[in-house]
Amino acid sequence: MLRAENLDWHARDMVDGGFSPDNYTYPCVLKACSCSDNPRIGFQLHGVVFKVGFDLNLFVGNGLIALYGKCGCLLEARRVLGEMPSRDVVSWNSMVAGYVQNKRFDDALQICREMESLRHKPDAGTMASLLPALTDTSSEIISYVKQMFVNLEKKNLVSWNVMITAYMKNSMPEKAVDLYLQMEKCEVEPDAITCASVLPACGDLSALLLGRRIHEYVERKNLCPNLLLENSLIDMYARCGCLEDARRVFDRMKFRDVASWTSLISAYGMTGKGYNAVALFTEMLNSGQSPDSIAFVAIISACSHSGLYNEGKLYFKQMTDDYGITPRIEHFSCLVDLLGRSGRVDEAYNFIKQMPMEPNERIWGTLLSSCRVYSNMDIGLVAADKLLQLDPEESGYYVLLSNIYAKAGRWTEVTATRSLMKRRKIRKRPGISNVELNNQVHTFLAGDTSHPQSKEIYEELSVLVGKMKELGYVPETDSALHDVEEEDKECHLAVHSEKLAIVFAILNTRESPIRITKNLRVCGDCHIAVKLISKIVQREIVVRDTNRFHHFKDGTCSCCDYW
DNA sequence: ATAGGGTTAG
Repeated sequence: MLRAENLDWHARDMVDGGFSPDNYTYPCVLKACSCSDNPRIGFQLHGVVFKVGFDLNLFVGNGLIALYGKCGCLLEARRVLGEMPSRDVVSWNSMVAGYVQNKRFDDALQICREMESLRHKPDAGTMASLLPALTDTSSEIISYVKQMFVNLEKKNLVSWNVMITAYMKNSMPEKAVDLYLQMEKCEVEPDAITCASVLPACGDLSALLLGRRIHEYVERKNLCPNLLLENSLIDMYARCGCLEDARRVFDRMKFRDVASWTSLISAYGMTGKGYNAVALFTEMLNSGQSPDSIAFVAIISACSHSGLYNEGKLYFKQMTDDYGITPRIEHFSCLVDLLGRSGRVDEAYNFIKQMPMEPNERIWGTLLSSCRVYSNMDIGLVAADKLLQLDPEESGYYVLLSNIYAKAGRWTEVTATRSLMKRRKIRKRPGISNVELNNQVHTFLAGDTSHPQSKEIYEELSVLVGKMKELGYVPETDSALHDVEEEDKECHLAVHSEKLAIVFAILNTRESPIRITKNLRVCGDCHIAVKLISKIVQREIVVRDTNRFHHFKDGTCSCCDYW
């Protein structure tokens, strides 16, 4: 490629050789300037092309817009766009890209609307330029981009990829997967970028079958070696609870980066294999790969999930002292979790008080759940108080608080919490569990009766509950919000979404393990119940909740009841 | 000819 540093050189060459730059040369040269860290030559070129009138050329003008956009001179870019005698879609896209690169997302969208009003149709390039503006954005903007996609005259690979990524960047993995399947139907051939974009969605949904199918496709099309794609594969397997598969991809990689290691470390961490995570972290250091801030989050949280108190604290110290990484709120959150989860609730609270930044919801939430586990009402009340201020709409905190009161036998306060919730019109967030069957993700809500097989599922569940009781199962009412009579409570617990999803899988599949993903943490009752179910039906059951994996087998769980 | 698409934590 032409480089700006060599421009003088090239220019002299051309003159000496009797060539003079024309409007085919300038776009290339402008591109070289905008990619270099010395765009001034580009600005000078603007003067040159202006003198000879080349600035009226479409391609030259487009080059100038991109150049000014990349340098943050948006007014100038805008001026060039406005003064061009004719514009094409690239002119508009370059302007959109300019605003996006400078984080002026509203202006970028404004340009899109403007081009549409002038009957210039957005294309895949417009969507691609917008993409960085689409991380955690509003549903209005997502539907705007979706409309753009739908209206495309010709959908090319890039447009599909961008739309999939846009869904992913807005926590809409179902939509991302949906679109991928549609893409297959339209016989558009996915490339490495498609796969790397949709695999995290498979991981999110525990859509292992689809993930595997994409992996096979990747092999068939020889899309690897490709670092980002392989990292996506590791992550997909890790989040589907398939450690061996994740490991296999990792082991076969030619080149690894910190993301490859981090994915695998957290995979071990989430399964409760803290010592493996520690060993892997050491191996990473020995291989010459330095950890980054995210890698430390992964290893400290791995320690926390396995109760490796000393190791976790050591990593926190190592991070700051040896690697000069300033701990972010995520690291503090991991450490609070490490302390609280291992029963050091006071230490966790003191640690929070010494934090250099304002503790957020996550921090107090972590503390509150450890208060519940270790029945620490004093600190629990402090945490709950903060949380009800920070997010009075989140039902989970009321439930935790109520549980803490209930454990202490403070029934008046239980009732008070319940009526506070009612007064504020806060409904419990429904638990949702996903299970994959025949390339389709089936979703169950707590108490769901909408599934076509619903009747069968409930019948089978009550048979199972009967067998569980023979094995000594007593529904643990502590896990439910105490707002119903004892008998009802048992009934409510029986229909937590994971139970429905598991029974559905028992009825419809034979192969182990059964894999479930849920949107909340597994409650104590379900944990006991699933252990028993795994014994009764002799099936391995893997449940991924918001925090970690539970591998149930023959009546026990991989977390050793530490969670 | 000019713009523009991907991975890692909690």
